[in-house]
Amino acid sequence: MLESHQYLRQFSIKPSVQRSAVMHFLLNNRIHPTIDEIYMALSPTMPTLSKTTVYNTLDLFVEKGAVRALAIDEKNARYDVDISAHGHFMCKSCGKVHDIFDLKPSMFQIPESESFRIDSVEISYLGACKSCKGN
Amino acid sequence: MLESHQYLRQFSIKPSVQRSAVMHFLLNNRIHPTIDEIYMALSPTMPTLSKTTVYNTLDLFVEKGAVRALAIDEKNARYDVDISAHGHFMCKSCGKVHDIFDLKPSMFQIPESESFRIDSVEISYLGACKSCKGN
DNA sequence: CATACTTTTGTAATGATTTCAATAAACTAA
DNA sequence: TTAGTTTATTGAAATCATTACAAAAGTATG
Repeated sequence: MLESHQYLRQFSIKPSVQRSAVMHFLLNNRIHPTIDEIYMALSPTMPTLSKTTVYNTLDLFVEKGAVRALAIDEKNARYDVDISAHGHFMCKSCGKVHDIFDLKPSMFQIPESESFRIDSVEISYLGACKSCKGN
Repeated sequence: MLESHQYLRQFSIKPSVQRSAVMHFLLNNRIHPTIDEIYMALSPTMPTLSKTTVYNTLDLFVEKGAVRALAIDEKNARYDVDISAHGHFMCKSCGKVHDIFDLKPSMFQIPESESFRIDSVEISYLGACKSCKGN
């Protein structure tokens, strides 16, 4: 919890109780959680926590660059505290999202374009994970 | 319209009036439209068309491999008739989605993985387009 | 302490997508 | 062609993630 506090400051985010709790969860659960998963995980120990706060908090984290929002899952937004260059895999069967780290750094280069100013890249893979392959 | 008819058959999709109309729109409007854009474009000339049919139709097209569903836009699903290997750019300001064709073919290779069976890749870029750069 | 400012909360609204049952259309076999 | 069967379309209602908003609580400042 202390670390989350410090961590937030690095991104010039004022560390409220709620924000620290959310960041603590993100740092210790690298599962690319949805808003609902974060809310469900925290609400038992923070009964007054509002889901709107979780939305606000994640929006702020993304705005400040502390967290990356992933579009890989069309159903829900997912969030990743790991802001280093890496890809993601989502199992179409169970919906779990995993990191794909062994990609060439060149894949994350921003292509030259006269038509666009490109700010970020997202590399996503879809398929079936080990436990769902049978399906 | 005739071509759409033929085109659907190539993917073993029975070409109903509605399906041909949707495919015709997709083939002639390479704008990665949302369900609503497709519905709005067709309903003037097909007043009885139901939005549910547009949903059903696109689901079928995707299932049969005639069309690709894009996750780049968190707000709405978007559809692309071009199933060749290419990336996409979305302007965060106006929301328009554009093709990015000049990417190395190697970027679309499926990475080796013992943990997953990877079926598809999606490469997405976010930023601002020419007309929105000012913002 | 008093005031201003920021954050959190809960409720209500929005909007995309899904569900589902009824209708219509297409297909099959006699 | 017709009756029976399957498939596709339709529209209304339900679901569910996200957003809007205003009130309440908390924090900082003088």
